[in-house]
Amino acid sequence: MNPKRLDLKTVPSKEPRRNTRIQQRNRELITEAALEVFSLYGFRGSTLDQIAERSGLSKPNLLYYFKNKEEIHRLLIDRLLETWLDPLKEISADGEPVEEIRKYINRKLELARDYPRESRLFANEMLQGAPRIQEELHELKVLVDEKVVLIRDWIKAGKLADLDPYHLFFSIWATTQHYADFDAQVQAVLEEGSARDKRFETAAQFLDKLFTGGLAP
Amino acid sequence: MNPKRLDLKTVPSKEPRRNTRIQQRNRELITEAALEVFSLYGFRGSTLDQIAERSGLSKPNLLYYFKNKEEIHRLLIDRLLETWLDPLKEISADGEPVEEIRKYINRKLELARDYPRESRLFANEMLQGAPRIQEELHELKVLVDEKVVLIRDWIKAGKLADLDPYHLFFSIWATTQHYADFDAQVQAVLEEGSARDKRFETAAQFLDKLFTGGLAP
DNA sequence: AAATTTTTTGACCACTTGGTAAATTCCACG
DNA sequence: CGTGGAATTTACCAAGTGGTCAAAAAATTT
Repeated sequence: MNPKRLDLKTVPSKEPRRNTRIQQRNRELITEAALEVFSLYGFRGSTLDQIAERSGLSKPNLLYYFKNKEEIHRLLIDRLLETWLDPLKEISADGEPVEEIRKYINRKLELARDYPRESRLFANEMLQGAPRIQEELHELKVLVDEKVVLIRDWIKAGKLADLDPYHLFFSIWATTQHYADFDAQVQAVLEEGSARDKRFETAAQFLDKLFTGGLAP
Repeated sequence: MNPKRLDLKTVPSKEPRRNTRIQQRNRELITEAALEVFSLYGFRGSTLDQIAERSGLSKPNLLYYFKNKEEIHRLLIDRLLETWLDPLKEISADGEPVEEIRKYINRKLELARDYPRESRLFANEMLQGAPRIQEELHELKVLVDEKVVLIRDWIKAGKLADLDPYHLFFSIWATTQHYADFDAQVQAVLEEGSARDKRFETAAQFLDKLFTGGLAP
């Protein structure tokens, strides 16, 4: 009843232009700042004011680009998981087993070196019991299950030591991400003014030895 | 000028009695609740109201027992570090090298199993860059340095594989604490209704194999 | 039981927090 | 140029925050 007259000229089409240069730049500024803050303090411990300050934008302006705090966090988490799952997908049934695992370890360690904030963001989420990413964890499980089958085959073929594949993944994740998540501790214990890159170099060599020893059939 | 008359009976001595039964019970209630909350949300993300509710005491009553939020946190951190350092101290120069390390790994894993909240409290602190525990980290470093010397001796004597001792510790900490800190992920990936104890059982066997393989000279 | 001390509460406060609304400024395009 | 939408700011709000204080209620001592 009494529908508003649909004026063909004014009502339709012209959605606000998305992805102007300004949009892109500011969304980038915001996510960059948010990553910094969220990765340190977790979702609850971070405030829009902190993100606003770090990004150089005002708080209301932040909320012009994102509906609310949670939406910013969501975007970061979603991005992160893509990056995180990639190396796992690349484990190939065609490669040499020990070599494939070693390559996986190396890729994961590179991620920890190059994206420590993403690693900490993930860690924060886990510590809180992963309330916001149950769905994504299921996706991870599916992928892991697939690779577990592959590894079991390798073990059966005598090409890998008989290690529980699930816990093998856990230990790889733990050791590599440790260098990002517990950087404060690693630095405090090593202390020598040794450069970050150098530390990761040594870590790579160590992990290689440790896992090669454990993996060889 | 005009000092209040010092009545010898009323003014002196009688400090308020500490450690009444009520004091003990309530301080325990508070630290218990605080551990629960802080281990989930970190210092910034936790609120006195949450702790008050979980402990069953009112917020002003909380602050009757502790000066402020930070003091509660401090107490938890201090307690935790004692427990955490203990197993490291027990690594003995008199034991069989590989066996000593294996025992250390087992003890650490037991801690992760029995005190997951403490582990997460520590992890939260690390993620934030360990602002409140620089001092304690130094204490840790001193202890680690001592054990590093011991391990280097063992390596020189051909009783251990030639692995960087610092990174050996890192990998042990990482793998064991992972089961407490990333429990949400471990559960999601394993999923089988497998009981917690069973998981730790499997983890213990896995870590034993992995490190034995890597450590043998 | 009275006096004293310990414990608990209720009312409050200043500041922070996530978020909104309207007004204003900026900017591309005809 | 001016005009319409995009971007930004200003002013604001309700709820949450860490923390205080004086008074009431319990316990304890005398």
